[in-house]
Amino acid sequence: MRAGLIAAGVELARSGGPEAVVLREATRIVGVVPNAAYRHFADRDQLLAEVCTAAMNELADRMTADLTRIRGKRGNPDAARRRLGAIGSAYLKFARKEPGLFATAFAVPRQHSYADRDGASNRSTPLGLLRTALDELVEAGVLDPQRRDGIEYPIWSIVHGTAELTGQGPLRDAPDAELRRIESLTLTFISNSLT
Amino acid sequence: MRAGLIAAGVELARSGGPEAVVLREATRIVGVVPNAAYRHFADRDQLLAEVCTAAMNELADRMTADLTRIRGKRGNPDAARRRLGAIGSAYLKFARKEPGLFATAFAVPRQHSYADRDGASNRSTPLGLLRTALDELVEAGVLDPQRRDGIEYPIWSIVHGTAELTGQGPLRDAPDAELRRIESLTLTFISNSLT
DNA sequence: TGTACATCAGTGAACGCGCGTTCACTGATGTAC
DNA sequence: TGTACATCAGTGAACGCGCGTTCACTGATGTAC
Repeated sequence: MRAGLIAAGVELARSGGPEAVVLREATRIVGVVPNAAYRHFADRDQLLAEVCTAAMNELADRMTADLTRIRGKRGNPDAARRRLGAIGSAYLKFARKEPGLFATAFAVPRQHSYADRDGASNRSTPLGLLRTALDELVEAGVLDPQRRDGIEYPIWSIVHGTAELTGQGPLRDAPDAELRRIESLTLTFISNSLT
Repeated sequence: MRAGLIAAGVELARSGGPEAVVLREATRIVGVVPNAAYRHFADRDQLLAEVCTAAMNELADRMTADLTRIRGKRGNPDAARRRLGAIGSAYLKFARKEPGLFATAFAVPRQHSYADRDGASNRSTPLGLLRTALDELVEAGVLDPQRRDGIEYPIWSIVHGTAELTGQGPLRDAPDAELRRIESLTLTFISNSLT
């Protein structure tokens, strides 16, 4: 039931973003009376917070899926680069294909924290995956160890910023070819910045 | 009157972001009956669109203000670098100090476009300022002309992404010192990427 | 084995709220003759 | 110079809407004696 409400919320988020996660609508989908939700959630924001966590996990899962398709031993310079590229590509692809979920993943209500995920706490996060990839690049001798510290933030920012600007931001009305070009420029820029 | 409603909307946006731009509340501030707004705007979304444009202009103005404080002849390599840095800094500062307006600047309703700004159409935009700065870097011999084409997008993305991630995104709960460090890492990363 | 009782997920009905928006109107201002 | 009329910004009252949330309830399930 609780899981059902979250699943319903995820579907609402998928098609309409975080504002579409309406408690009454979620109960309608599950086929239950509105106030029944209060047996499982303190209020609407708590439901939304769970949906946000689910959306973020979905992003992490898709990144992981694309990542595992990259062959090559850990520590191999070329494979390491391709893995970093896959991370960025998967992130951008998710933002493009699932704009509602992408927006929702980053719409955790102010009262709640991004940190406190329940049960599946050890699940990998986008940031965790990125860090692993960067560590491998150091190990492979591609990235100077002196530059490693904190470099995950600028890199995450480029990819995230590109997703925002091209998705719902000022570049959203650009033709599709231009959007793809911008995504490609972003990934190239990161790659160039490593050496 | 029309200007008054927009100004009221901007104040609402300043303290509460785009969702706080409520037509009725704006008319209350101006001291007029709710439906009077329909003499000046087709609907709530049109008012919001104007408020968004105003917020974006405010961002551009602050960037320009900080930019003019950088001394040094056009084409001077050091001055050119400092001007690019000022652009990034001003952007991040605006996002930090005026989170409501920053969010609103990027919350133009789907039905409206970022392109169609009215009267003040020739006003400088954040992207325009960035392009000018990058052109100067080429002129000054800092940035390879071959790398110039399209590089404004990755650079804009890094700064924008950092603003989003640290402002309302997953990094928002980090201590202030860490946030400043991340901002600084971002600007350094850009600077390193030029050569 | 059977009865009494606690637990608790879901029900039914209702609340107050503030919103965007529509309608027919008033009354001041400026213009035409 | 004065009267008639068009224009149009703002008024007053009301609408329907869907929301989150609260209340007292029912009825199935499992446990204690």
